[in-house]
Amino acid sequence: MTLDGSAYHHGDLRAALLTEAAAMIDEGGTSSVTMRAIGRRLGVSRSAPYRHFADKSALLVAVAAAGFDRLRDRLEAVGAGAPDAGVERLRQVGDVYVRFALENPGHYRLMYGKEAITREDLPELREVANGLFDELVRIVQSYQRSGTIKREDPRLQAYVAWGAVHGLASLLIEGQILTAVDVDELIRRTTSTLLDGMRAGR
Amino acid sequence: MTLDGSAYHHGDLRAALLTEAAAMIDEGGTSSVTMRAIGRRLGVSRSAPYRHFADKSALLVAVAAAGFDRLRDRLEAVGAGAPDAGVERLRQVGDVYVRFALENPGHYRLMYGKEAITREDLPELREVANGLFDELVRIVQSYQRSGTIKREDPRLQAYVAWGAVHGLASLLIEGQILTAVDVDELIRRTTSTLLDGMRAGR
DNA sequence: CCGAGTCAGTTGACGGTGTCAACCTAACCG
DNA sequence: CGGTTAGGTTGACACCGTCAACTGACTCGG
Repeated sequence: MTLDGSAYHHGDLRAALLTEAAAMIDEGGTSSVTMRAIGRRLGVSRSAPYRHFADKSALLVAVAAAGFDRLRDRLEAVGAGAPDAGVERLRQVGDVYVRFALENPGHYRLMYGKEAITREDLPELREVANGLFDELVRIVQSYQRSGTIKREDPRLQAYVAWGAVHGLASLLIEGQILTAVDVDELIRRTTSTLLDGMRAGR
Repeated sequence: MTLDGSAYHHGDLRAALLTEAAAMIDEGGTSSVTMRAIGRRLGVSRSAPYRHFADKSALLVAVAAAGFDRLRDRLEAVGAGAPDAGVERLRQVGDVYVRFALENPGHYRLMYGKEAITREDLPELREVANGLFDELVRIVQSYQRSGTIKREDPRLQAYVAWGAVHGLASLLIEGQILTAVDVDELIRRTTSTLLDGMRAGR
């Protein structure tokens, strides 16, 4: 049967490689991910991963793609949660986004680092990333229609919003925010400042 | 005389290493910076850099530090420009910040990547980064006093503002913003949305 | 003017890395 | 039961960071 690439010698090496790579990035940064080291940790030889990924870069791209899938699931869950949406839901989207980054720093770093996204050969990544952004644009447009948000170029507004949460996530992940600070409070302030700035004027 | 480490065999290898490393990061990413490659490009041997930097990491830290110096100069120039400050000046600070990142992506990536800043042994970097942030906090406080900005925890507000511009800079630098978009316009929208959100309510 | 000293740069060597090629092997399929 | 093949291993190569030992050139005290 060979269930989509599982259970031969190792069990499911492909999946194990993905989670192990992400774990190593979380622990020691991207540079600590080594084909040989990952093999060692999983008890396989140094070039076993090449049966599942063309290349170290391909492995990292796959990690990034897995991250996008997880992020998308989380964000969709927000939508399902509260049926009638106020601006509150838009704030929650930002909140979930930042928390995802905090909980999966390894994935997040790859998802928005140049290394992974630049690869022309695997357009898969680019597509899912663009899909996620388009989703954000659509959300922005719906809030424009309901009048809670200024009617400007929705694409620009989406970039502004994305930039704000991405920036906060990056600063937190990269350890730039050191002085003791309440992270929950910081996230809340970021999302509400952003929304206040986007809200339809008086 | 040996003018602070210049003009022996090469001329001024130390300075050349700093600019060349930054250039290589711009061209091919941080991973393309190699002690051997940089030596090749400068016409010196592979381990010549070790006369000026203890270690590859030390070289990168120095590049980051140089970036902080340049950024600080730019930001101070903004302050000197307009004597009587409205909110306009705060917007300009954000503008200059993002443009610096766009013009010096190699420096910027190092400045706010984990690799460089994490090094415990060279506190120099941490200090200048913290100094820059404290400066931002001070600016925020002055605008709070003049009443143009909400009176909240200035440190939190500074993080929010920093996050917004840093996020935009990152997205642009890492090539995440692809769809044809007017960058100047995007920067302006970001800074003004941010300021609208921070402005003292009515 | 000359020798000692020191700074700047080079070369050799070591272990670690990504990756290709050749090989092996266990599971499946007729 | 024999062959095919997915999955894994080992050997080899070029490249990398870095240390140690070397060389060359400039400086300065006598």
